[in-house]
Amino acid sequence: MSRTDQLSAVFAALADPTRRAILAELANGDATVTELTAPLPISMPAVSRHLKALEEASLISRVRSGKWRASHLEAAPLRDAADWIERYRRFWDESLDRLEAHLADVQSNQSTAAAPDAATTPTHDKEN
Amino acid sequence: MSRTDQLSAVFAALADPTRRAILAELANGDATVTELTAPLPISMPAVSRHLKALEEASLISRVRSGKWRASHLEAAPLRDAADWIERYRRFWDESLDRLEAHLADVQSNQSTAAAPDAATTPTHDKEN
DNA sequence: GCTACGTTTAACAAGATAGTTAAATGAAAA
DNA sequence: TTTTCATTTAACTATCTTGTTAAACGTAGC
Repeated sequence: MSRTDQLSAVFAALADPTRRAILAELANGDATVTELTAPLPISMPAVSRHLKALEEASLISRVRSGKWRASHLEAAPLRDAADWIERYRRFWDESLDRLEAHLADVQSNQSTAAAPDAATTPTHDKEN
Repeated sequence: MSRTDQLSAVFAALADPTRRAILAELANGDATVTELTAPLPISMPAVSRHLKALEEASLISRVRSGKWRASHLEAAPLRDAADWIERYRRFWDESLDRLEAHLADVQSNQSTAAAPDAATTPTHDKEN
């Protein structure tokens, strides 16, 4: 299939943890390749190419200012990605409802169970 | 980098238009590989492998029922993807605010312009 | 046990991706 | 103009992805 569409490019860009880390860093303000490379375990050319990928997905823009070239977060394409995913919200909300209903049922049926609340609060880890 | 984490797997799965089409189809109900292949321009083995990718990202589950094996949408991982993207909402909302402010400014400055509303309503195409 | 049907796996090829080091580019500073 | 510094591109390698066709697998029905 096409695979050259905007949405595919954005999701593909987000599929790499290094690129997500770069976007997270840029959320704190513009930065140069050198600055972005510092905390990462890969070479500067590798980061430079990640930036190229992000730029081609329109997730960043870059502007040269003297010797430096700063990368700037461009979040607009994330809106399209969010919108696409949002159409499935009812499915995960639904599932959650069913899960909660089930757990509530289990809980009411075993009246003497200890600390049932632990199970009713699914963990939800965050990543950079 | 790792690239084997759950979030990366989900975004990578969503980066392919064929797989997004499959998820969209499954939103209408469970389906077999044969059914999913019918509208697609690729072979059944190719679709079968897309399903494998979706299953490994935990975006679908599959159950054999006699001769058939139905795929079922599992939307829960989409919640994590949505949550990740949501943290950037302020950036695109911000941009939108600036755009709207700019357009309002332009509009008020050219009092006799025709149909200015067309420009204040950015188009926002949806995809399958 | 055969046969048929739905599905997956194997084997292959083409192209994309992600990293490396070394060389080239572009702009500032001396 | 030569040097220096920030960054990108080139060349290469290894691995992953996505498609194909042909073969294998699993279950149902005769």
